[in-house]
Amino acid sequence: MATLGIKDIAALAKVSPATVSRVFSSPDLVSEKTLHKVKKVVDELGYRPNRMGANLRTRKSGNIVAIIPDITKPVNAGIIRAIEKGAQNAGYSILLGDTQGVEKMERHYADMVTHGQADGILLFGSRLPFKVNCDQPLRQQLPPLVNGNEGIDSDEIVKVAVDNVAAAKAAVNYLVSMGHRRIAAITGPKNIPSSNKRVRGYYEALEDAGIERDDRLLVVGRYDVKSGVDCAEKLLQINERPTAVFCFNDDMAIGAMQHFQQQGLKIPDDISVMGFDDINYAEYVSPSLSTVHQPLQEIGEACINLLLKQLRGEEVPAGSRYLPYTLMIRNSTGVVPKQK
Amino acid sequence: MATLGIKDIAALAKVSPATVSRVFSSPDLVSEKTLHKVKKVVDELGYRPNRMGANLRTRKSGNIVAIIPDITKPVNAGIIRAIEKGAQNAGYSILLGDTQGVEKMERHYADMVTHGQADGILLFGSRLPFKVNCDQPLRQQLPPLVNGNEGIDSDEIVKVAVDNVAAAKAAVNYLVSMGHRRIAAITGPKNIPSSNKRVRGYYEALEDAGIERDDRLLVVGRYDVKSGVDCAEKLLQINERPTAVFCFNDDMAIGAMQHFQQQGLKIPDDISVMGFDDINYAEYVSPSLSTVHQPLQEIGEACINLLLKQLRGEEVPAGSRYLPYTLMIRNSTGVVPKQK
DNA sequence: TTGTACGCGTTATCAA
DNA sequence: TTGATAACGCGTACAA
Repeated sequence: MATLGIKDIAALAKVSPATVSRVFSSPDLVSEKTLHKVKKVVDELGYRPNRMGANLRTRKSGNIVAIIPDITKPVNAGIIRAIEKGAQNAGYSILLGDTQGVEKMERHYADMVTHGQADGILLFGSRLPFKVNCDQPLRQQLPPLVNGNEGIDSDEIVKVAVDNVAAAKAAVNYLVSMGHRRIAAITGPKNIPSSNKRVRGYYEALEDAGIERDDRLLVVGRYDVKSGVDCAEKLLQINERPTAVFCFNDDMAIGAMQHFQQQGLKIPDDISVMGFDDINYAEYVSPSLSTVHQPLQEIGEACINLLLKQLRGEEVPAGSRYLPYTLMIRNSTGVVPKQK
Repeated sequence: MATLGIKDIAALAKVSPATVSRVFSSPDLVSEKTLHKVKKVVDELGYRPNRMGANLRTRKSGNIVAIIPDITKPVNAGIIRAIEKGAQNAGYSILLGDTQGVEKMERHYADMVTHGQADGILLFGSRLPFKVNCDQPLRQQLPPLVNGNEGIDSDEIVKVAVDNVAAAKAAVNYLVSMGHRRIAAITGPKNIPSSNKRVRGYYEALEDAGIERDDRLLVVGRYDVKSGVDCAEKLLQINERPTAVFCFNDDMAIGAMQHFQQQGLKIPDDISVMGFDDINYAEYVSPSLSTVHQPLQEIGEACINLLLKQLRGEEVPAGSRYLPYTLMIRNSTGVVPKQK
């Protein structure tokens, strides 16, 4: 079928191409009569307007590219889902940019904006995939962009996340309230701002409780289950073993729990484990995992709404928007074991 | 910056727009000298070709839309990831279509092809989001399309999946080999072909073992953790309680395990639980979950490759491509408990 | 309310 | 190897 275009319809309906266009984009401007006339022809031939023509003309692609380090992480998947819904409601589609942490791919997807394939960027990575000119204010060099989960360390960017400092502090405060004083942390990779903020919260809580830092109790993980196992192993080698471990995400907490249990420790009787994220499965591991809940849907919605605002040309001030976290206390945490 | 186009570059480099175009799309046809000359201007001005113009002209969007019921399911996320990688290598981008099972959204995303926003469809839903004309062969009415995970029940479609009948049969055979004869199944929703095939495998295995069917042992779930809990509850109400439960996905298996344990049953001493999918967390629940491994990456790769073939215009015969499953035997299954 | 005419940025065709 | 020119399918001033 030789693709039929707006002017074929126009000819058959005996109107001008402009009128056919109006039937689709602003039907209010067309009289009832011609509206029906055109629609009839459209239905008969099964004509569908070609968006590329329109996009070229309007200089909008109708796409938003979501740059995500790893779509298989439940946290990211949950956020993406909300984002897509919001995008669709506004007539936008989501181009998926799972970068697997590779900078080259981040660049590739970011370039879609400069190539006109996308109108804005939702960025969940931890670096800015642009060449930035330091002489100019950053904001002016960027396309419409929102950074989720505080990946980027800059004040000139629109960001959405939970308050990672406060959330981590609350988690550790809770452990302190259960009597723990040897509290370890399994962190994310070193250069990730969100992880660094959680470290800060961890330290602040310790300080508030008058607990001295012990560097051996802070071990660096990679946010996956396996590294939770590895880090747990390291922690057990310390002479004065921790009585509680705060993991910076649930995956590592699950790995840590498994290792502790394999070593014969009872959770939470011998050691408490706390996670971060509250993924679906946190409730269903044994024992069920105490963790910090992140409102994924709300985060996603906030991200897409802030981006849509920018795409509409509204001013959106830079800086972080904080959404409320919730401490989920389940069965992997308890009071500090009695001293032997 | 008033967007600069190919002819601005052409003017500044003192060549024709056509030559500039060739520099990007077929540099071989351009002499070294003019190549450098053009590239220099391009670099100086930071010109990036606008894909929409090209797309309009070539009548290709360079996009593939992936229609997925639920991106937050680890199985889907794993497949998507592989798909995107393959797409990117071939110069395509993935438009994400998380439909949340809503037919209207499936249609919306399917329409992107007719609107020229996408060139092909990867479909993981369980129905065809098109109006089909029964008078004509189905295949001719469809755009380039691959159906993953045997969602659709038609021979005229290109499909990729594990052999669900054989996989389910193997799982049940294994349970039989451990001495179980009261083997329950927690299935997926009734109208999903992949679930129905697993039911068939379940029945075939029972038959081969000379075990009579007991309809009370087949309960219908919804593929989420909660429904695993619900179904497990139902199974415990049966007088002659099953000694093994084969769940059609890991989420339901995790829910079922939790319920059994809360009821004081030991797994696998009192009851064996088997899952399907082998999601990341299967290994880390307690006890670790025996399950049927699906090769997500391979499935994703096969899907995208078969679609790319179609997009290149090659003939791709309809029908299912089966990829190998693997029985993962962990600690949630064991020998049948002794009769009291 | 409708039609005319042009342009969005690129590629394809042909001729030079 | 390069250039001139005509599409691709649509939106939108502007005029009618």
